[in-house]
Amino acid sequence: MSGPADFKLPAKPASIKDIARLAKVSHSTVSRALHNHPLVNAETAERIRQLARKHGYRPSAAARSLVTQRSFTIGVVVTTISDPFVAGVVGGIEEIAAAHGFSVFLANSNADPEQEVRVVQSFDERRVDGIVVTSSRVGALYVPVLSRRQVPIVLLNNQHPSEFAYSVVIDSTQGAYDVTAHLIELGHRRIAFLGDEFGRQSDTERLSGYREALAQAEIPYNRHYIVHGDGKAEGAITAMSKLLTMPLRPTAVVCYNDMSALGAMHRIHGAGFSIPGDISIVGFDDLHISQYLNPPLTTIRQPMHEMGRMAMQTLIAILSGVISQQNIIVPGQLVVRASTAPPREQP
Amino acid sequence: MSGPADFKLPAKPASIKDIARLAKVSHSTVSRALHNHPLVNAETAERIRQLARKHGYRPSAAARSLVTQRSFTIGVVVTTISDPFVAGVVGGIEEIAAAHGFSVFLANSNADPEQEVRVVQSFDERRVDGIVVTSSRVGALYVPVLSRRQVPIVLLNNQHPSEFAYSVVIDSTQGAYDVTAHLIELGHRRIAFLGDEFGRQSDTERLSGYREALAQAEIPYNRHYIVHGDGKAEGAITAMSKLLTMPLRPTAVVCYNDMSALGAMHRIHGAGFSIPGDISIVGFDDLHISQYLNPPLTTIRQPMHEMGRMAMQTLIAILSGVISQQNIIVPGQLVVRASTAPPREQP
DNA sequence: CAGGCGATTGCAAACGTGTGCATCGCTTGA
DNA sequence: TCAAGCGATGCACACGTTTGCAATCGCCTG
Repeated sequence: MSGPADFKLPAKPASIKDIARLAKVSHSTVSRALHNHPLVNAETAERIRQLARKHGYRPSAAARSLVTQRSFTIGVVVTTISDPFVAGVVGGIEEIAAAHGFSVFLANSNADPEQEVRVVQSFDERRVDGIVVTSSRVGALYVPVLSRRQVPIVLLNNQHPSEFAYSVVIDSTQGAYDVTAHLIELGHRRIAFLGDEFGRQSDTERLSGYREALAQAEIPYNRHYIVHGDGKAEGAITAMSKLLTMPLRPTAVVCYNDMSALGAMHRIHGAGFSIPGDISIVGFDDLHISQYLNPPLTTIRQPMHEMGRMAMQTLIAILSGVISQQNIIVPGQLVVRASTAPPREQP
Repeated sequence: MSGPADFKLPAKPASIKDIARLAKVSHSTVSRALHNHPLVNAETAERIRQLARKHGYRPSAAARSLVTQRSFTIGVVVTTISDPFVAGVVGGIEEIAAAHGFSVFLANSNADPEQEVRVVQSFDERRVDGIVVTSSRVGALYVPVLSRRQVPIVLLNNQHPSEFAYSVVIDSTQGAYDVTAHLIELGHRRIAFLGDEFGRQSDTERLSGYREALAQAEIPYNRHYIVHGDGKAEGAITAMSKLLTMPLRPTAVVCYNDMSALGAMHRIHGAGFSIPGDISIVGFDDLHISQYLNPPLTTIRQPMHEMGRMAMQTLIAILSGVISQQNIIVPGQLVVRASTAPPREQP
């Protein structure tokens, strides 16, 4: 595994002492000059800075963080970076991190708890200043690993945000309510719900938003219209197949997210039905591709990039000692496109 | 920018000396015990390891790399992680890195040279052991920044791989040739090419593969059938519009990549044409979503994940002193789906 | 019984940086 | 003229780890 191999050593970079020798001062003075410390002579400081630049001096983050006890790094653990939603979030995190001088470690967990523990351990050894976890179902898992150091953790769309102090989550219930209400307004009454894996919190929330909208419109809840996928296209295809074989086919399907909607659409087209002619489809996320699908997908926009930014800003606020808002709930926004239309047959 | 703010200090983690005090030995012995060094008494070693585990001791990577001159980190610079191709590659890199005990820094450049320099500087300060650069057009840019330390760089689908010693690239020419030949075989003769931004090397290569296939079939090259997008859906939409207004419309379009194909398909559907009935479309990449599009997209599969793995394996080989193969050319694979069919009218 | 050897362990230096405190030289005011 | 004061700089230690070398100890061997 962790190859202890005999790696060849690279040329050593210039150190602060090298610059000190060249400038004929002590390394302390060099350190101060490079930090624009007021206690060093202006000319000397400038001379030192020139020398440093000329010799391509780059301070060692490791040495610095050893004494300052700050690494200016954060760790981001994701299930898989290949998920477009996750990628968007990570982009937002990285943007804010970079703007504040932080570097980000990225690690995949593949939703494997064992792997997730390893990841956190490595983050711990790297002495990251904070951690962002996206879409994990991890619960108390992290606490024991990080008990000694009080590494702040910000959860993003996590399964059990209540167990932690800081989180950024989409308002799943409201979003699902809005998108379902939109279908009802169009005249649909046989509306199915194609969820994530059974039992996941965000799935439960979206399902309850869906039910709320139905209740509001006094449409009876039909549990046979509830199927579960896996949050990906693959699972949605199987789940959609079940819905298609029902005697009284739904005229609309609320999908857990856009990837599920993509799978559902694929299955529907494969069966020879049209969207939205025969069946209306809605998603959740508004991935970049969703606007270009055929037909373009009606969905709830989840500001992934912005949510990533918020998570990182929260982390920075915590590190600065500011008591930041603890749990941020981001509203989704209904985006109506061509995948929804009134049902063909009258209800 | 880089807030020098007054960050609060976290609780200090246990150090090797703390464990030494508890075990009543010197910290050297602890160090050796934890490395399974044969020169320490077996019982003592076991006792130390137990203590370390009990107190949640986690060695400081910073302190270690300070003396070993190895950080066991690598830097990955991407244009944007939101590009599904890039995300796939990064997933492969991270997988191999993690398996070998490396942590990966991820940084976006947004294709901005200035930003790219900043990224490399930060990687340099972090003393990364190696760097992977994907899809950048960067040329000699990196060399001056990293001149002192000989940090190995592996390029992945880069614009000017020849300037560097190590690279992993897809065989663009062959891929474009294959996919064009496929269209010709179906009977198409009016085949357009919807490229990336003009002048990019991969664009040039794919264009030449396209031309080669045409020449092979003795189909005259029509420069009006060549349009340029931006490698994304947005640019492809504009470029596709031009093709649609031509008096003698092409019956098939070879797109630079799948995202371009997505945009092109969107535009074609928007104009009321059918795919592949009126126009056949092919892409390049085989993104995960491509199989689920309507219609499913014929394309060249680029093993993104595997290519990421190869890049990381190359890096490890370099670091191990093994003279690895310098330039890996990965073959693409034609995947035929429903977006291509014989042209309606006879040629 | 002395010398020596092998098994363990500790000492101390080094990696590169930040920083409190002492020091040094020079100016200034009495 | 001398002491105080001030600006500028260096000394020395700390951060947590690895590692060559010396030291200690017990025991074997000649």
